[in-house]
Amino acid sequence: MRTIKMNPSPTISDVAKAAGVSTATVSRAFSRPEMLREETVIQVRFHATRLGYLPNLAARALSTGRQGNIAIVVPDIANPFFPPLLKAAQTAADLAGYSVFLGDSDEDPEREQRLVNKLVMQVEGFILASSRMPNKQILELSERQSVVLINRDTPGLPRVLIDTVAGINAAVAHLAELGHRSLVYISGPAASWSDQQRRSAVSSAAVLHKMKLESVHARHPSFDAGREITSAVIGMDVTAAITFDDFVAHGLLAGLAEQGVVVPRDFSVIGCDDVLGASTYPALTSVSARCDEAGRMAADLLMSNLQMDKRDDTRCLLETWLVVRDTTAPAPDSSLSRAKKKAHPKSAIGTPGVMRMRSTV
Amino acid sequence: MRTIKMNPSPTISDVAKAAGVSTATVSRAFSRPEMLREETVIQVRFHATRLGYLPNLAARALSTGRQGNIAIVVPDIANPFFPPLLKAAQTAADLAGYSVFLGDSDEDPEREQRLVNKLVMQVEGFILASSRMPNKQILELSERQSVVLINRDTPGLPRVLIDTVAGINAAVAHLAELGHRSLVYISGPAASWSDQQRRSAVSSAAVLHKMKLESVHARHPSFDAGREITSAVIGMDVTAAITFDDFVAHGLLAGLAEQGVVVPRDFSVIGCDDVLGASTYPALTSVSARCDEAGRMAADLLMSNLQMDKRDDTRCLLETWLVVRDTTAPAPDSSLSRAKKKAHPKSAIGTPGVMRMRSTV
DNA sequence: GTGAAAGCGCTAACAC
DNA sequence: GTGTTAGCGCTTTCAC
Repeated sequence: MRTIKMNPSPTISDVAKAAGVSTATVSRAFSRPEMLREETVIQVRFHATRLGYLPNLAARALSTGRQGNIAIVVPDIANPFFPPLLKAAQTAADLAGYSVFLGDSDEDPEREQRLVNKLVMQVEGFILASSRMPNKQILELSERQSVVLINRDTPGLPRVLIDTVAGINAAVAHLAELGHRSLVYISGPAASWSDQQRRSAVSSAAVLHKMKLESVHARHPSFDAGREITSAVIGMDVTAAITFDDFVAHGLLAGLAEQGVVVPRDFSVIGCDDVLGASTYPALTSVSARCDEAGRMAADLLMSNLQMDKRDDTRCLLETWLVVRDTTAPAPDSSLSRAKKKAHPKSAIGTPGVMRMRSTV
Repeated sequence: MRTIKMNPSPTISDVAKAAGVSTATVSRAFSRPEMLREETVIQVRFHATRLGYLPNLAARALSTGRQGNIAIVVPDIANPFFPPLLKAAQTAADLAGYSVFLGDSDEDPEREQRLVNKLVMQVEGFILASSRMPNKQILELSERQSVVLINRDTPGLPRVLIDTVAGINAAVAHLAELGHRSLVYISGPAASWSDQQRRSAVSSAAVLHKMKLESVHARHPSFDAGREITSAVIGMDVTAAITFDDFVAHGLLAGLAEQGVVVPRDFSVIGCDDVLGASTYPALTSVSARCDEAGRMAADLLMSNLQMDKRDDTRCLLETWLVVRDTTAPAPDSSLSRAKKKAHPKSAIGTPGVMRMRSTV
């Protein structure tokens, strides 16, 4: 272990001295080269790279008020729904010359607020994905900063919403068509707009198809929580479940298998978000959405708001659809009856909003 | 769409005026409250919150040289290996009061360097995970900034390495024990330390067990690339594959299934990283590691280097082990012979470094 | 086309 | 304990 004094980075005036010009010229050589003689620019740049000069963006921000940074805050980086979104947003931001701060609120509104406060003066804007903060605080924030929301429907703010309604409708219709007369919605985080949207979509679709609807809450959008509620589900006298997300579905799948319930023969399961692709077994039928698209759009919205110095309140809806794989089948004769029903007609082909996927295995 | 002038954030001197004190006092009320009368602190804080004052960290950084930020750069956020690592690192950083920049290099060394340059003046240190940059540039960077590496073994720098050797040894031994006499290693990104480590570990283990070793390159650590190399693998007269990561394995599994090769009866597959858990079908046997642990350790190493203003070169090895699930079985009589072999003894229990997992489904 | 100098918001001597 | 003031590195009027 060594204690080393790192050599201090060269500043604009080091370069100025070396190039025999003023600091203003160096500054312009980087931010407004068109104001300078081409020759000068080259000279300055030459010495700059020779010295290893890199502009100090924080200092620049201090005088311009433009930080060149944005922040993205998510409730759980490790939830596979977010990484593609994050990646797309970061790529779009980078393309526009912005760097991005990442915050993980761990599903906790207070942590989220703390993160936001720590970042607010270092960024020009925020992307809040599935924010768990109360509306009031979001609106307060939006008074000082550009804010774009993902999966949160706060009027007055630009937002991109993954519109699960279409997909959920297709899912319930799919179940109805397979002869199911009852289902349970397994809900996710109460503070989640997506959950509220999904819950109500399931509810109206169930009414439409005259199906009995039960409901049970998974304490966390995770595999374990999904497995935990298995017994509750089994005790419920329903033949199908739609879950808040794919993880809960995956956990439920595991729980059902442990209890000897064969999916999809005895029970049908539909997930949401389609993040597990076809990798579960049986391959999960799920409501699919382009979550990377959501990230890209949010970033683009933010960028354009920043660059044009405006504030819009675009409400951007992203389509969803049902991807039918192997966890849905005709309803058993009685719920969870372990009937010897083997038929698996997959008759949904052609139904609007439904896509038949070949499993990858 | 409205064009709104956002009200400028109050500064330290606004607060000073309101509280009837000097700017220095306000500053101290936040950074060194112990220097002030308790009463004064309360007064100042009161007016600060009333005005909605939040310290401008960039400005603070300018005068202290301490940004309170770090950066994490990864080659691909969307690769599930990284999100848990990211999350753990971000959490640890946040706990220590640091905010974190996120960079995705998209596996491109030049993009990585560009990202680093853009961030270098705004952060106190970097975590480079699976960096694709040449050693020279990493060392240059480490001259100006604290750098902690993950999965990159550059002497002189602090680094945390996921030591796949143990896991790979166990994997090859497991195959040998099952009667396999040949295998192929499906390699990943050439610039990846992990790939080099895995390749050479497979190689020496193959020698040890007197197994024939082939090798084929997947152009990208992805499902698609894994599926693409399927024919090459089939043409190879081997009975098992170890892949660079779980995605390639998953793609290979899909490709094999499409070609009518039954896993594990006809062919055994072992992945690396164990990010798919038991969700593939058949459930993937894989070399497992705690990647979140790697993130946490890297962050802690960085934090402690920053706080103690030192530079160590700790080389931190993280254990791996083999998780046996359902894609490995006794070798078929001849390679890819479609023999009717059904036995699946899973006899590896008790072998060191091997863990038998129950599939979740 | 280029330079001098003020100032962005904050901290850290140094006074008192 | 608290105030004054000189910078931190950069941009940007305003001169020249």
